[in-house]
Amino acid sequence: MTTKGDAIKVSILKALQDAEEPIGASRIAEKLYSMGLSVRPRTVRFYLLQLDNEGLTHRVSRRRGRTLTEKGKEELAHANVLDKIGFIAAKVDTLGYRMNFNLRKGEGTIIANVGVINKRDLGRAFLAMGPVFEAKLAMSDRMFLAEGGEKIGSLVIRQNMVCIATVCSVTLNGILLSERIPVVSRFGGLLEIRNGQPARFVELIEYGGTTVDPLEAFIRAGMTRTTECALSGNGIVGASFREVPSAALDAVMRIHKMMTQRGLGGMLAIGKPNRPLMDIPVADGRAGIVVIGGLNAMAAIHEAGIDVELRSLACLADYSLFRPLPEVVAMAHNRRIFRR
Amino acid sequence: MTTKGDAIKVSILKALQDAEEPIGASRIAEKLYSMGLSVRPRTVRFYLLQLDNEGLTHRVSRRRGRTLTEKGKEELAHANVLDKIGFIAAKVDTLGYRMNFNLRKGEGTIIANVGVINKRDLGRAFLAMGPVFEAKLAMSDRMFLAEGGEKIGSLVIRQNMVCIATVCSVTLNGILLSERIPVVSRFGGLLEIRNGQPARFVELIEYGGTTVDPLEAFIRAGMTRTTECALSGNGIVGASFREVPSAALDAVMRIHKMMTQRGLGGMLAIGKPNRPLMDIPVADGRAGIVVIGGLNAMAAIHEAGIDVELRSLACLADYSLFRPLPEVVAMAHNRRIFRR
DNA sequence: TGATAAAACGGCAAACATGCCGTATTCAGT
DNA sequence: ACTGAATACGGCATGTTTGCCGTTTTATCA
Repeated sequence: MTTKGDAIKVSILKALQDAEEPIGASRIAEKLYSMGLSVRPRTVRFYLLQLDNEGLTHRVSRRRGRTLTEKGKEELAHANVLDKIGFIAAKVDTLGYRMNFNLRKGEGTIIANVGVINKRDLGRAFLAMGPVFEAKLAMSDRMFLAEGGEKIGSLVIRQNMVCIATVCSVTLNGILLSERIPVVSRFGGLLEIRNGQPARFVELIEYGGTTVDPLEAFIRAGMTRTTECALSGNGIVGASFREVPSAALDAVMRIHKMMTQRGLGGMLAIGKPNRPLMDIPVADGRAGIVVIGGLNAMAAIHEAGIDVELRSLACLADYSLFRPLPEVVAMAHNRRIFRR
Repeated sequence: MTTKGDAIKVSILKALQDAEEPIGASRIAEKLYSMGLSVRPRTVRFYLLQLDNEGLTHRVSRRRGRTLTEKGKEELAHANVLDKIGFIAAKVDTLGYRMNFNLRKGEGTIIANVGVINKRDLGRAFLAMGPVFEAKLAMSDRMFLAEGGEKIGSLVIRQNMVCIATVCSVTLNGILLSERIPVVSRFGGLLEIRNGQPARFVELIEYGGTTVDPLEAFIRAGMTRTTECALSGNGIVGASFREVPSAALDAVMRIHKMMTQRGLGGMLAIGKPNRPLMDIPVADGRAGIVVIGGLNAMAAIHEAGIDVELRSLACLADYSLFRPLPEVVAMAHNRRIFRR
């Protein structure tokens, strides 16, 4: 069966394409894992050797690793269409890699989710979001607003609409990555909260096997109870399950603290090396973490019966644009975007 | 890494547990594949040998295959919790195996999806479903109705509610299985229809990686355009992608014809051996088929703004209960469940 | 500048997965 | 009862994947 090896080769090419600089087998193996393909670095080297011979990859230097050759890029262009359908996992990885936030300084770009609503609903939307932020059910208690006519990412906002942006939970992947901690996103799901504590996942969708953001689907399907959770401490909210290398756990804890100081939260639970977390087992040498959904504030808006057009993983945005809710409310008022 | 082999062993035990009678390595391999684990029959035999030695399985006879021993069942009880979370793929398999429909006679049990709505919405629901059936966007143009107080499967219907049941697309798996054709369900998704022809999948969720029925999620999320599609030939409907052995393609075509005669449709497209279908590649020795969503009639109800509680893969039901829409409407009218 | 550490490579061999094939068992039909 | 077809098993050989480890290259820091 030549098929299996070929699949690995194609994936290696893909991993190399995503990287802008030469990378080695270990890094490639990591990328493959986050694409749902478990292979050891040695195996990657084994196939890289063949790819070199076929002229699809090129060994830049013994230390720096490989790059794609022109021929390799071409080859990839012909490859499997399904791979291009754009499973969410790939998008998550790419954005996490492209963002650029300096945790120590608290500045730089982060990843944003956006929701577009009608201007007239803005007041009610603010009311819905408040409790979610207060209950720390979002990545951050900051957000920002864009008005009709403005442009955010590639999205142009229509007249009479406003766009609300919140911090996406994938931002966490980017922050950890900048500390050289690779994060693998495994599931998006619905997390049951009891007495303010995460209890268990009630539904799961694997990131590797979906083209839609699971949390977005759950929210649109009306399966969340975010507001209820924010007010009473019991409910169902969006959350995701990710894995980090066990060796990096200390660093993760440390970063968690720093993030909290910067107004960024989001890690609901951190597991122990090789131990299941919330009944979900992890790969060898890894530990699980449960991350709150960045869309939860939008979920509350949706639950309030307001028509909201969701777009998760929307774009990169500068963190300085994001302000605490009261400030945003005041600003909206001054600019007469809405009246109380 | 002892982990990998162990995972295979556990899965083999699970496959044996699902089967009520002794089965051999090939059948086990098939079950594993539909659980998302690709292993050859020989490999299964390789591990069965070990399991025999460990006393977890027992070789009934050279011809009949293996069963679980008591010790094996116990072992399984301790195994991995995630495996029990109940990914949809497992449920699909089990139901397909348990149903029992004789295609030649046109009688026996099939798998039903149900939707529960308020009695007062019934008239509007009928209106919404009509075009869907006519445009052949459902598995069958038959359905049945249960009133408040009645019981369907384990679901008791509340007063003032009515329950609408339609034929679930997993019924197809069961029918093919009874002809000894194993079907593997790969993706549930949203299929774009152009000029009455399936054009491409716009979203996909892998069955192996989700605990929710993808189509149910898409419908609840309001991502379908079923009615529009039924009326104009252009729209977005629920559909799923499955695989059958290439060798069985002729039989599949034949069965497709027979099903059509029985008022059962559902196969929108049948691929060629080893060739991608709708841009989705298939495993070696298999061919893809696109199957219409059994929930599409419910989708139309939802799109009409009627509050409907969906439950896919709800239960087994006798096909004789299912009647064409006009007949059901007339009956509902006679029984004064609703008035025009 | 020189030492040290990090990251990558690939040879070699072991472990794992699977193809090929001859043999055993059972069912169904004559 | 006998025969042919179907199905399952496991020995042996081959192909894949991976661990172990010594070597090479280069960034970094004293």
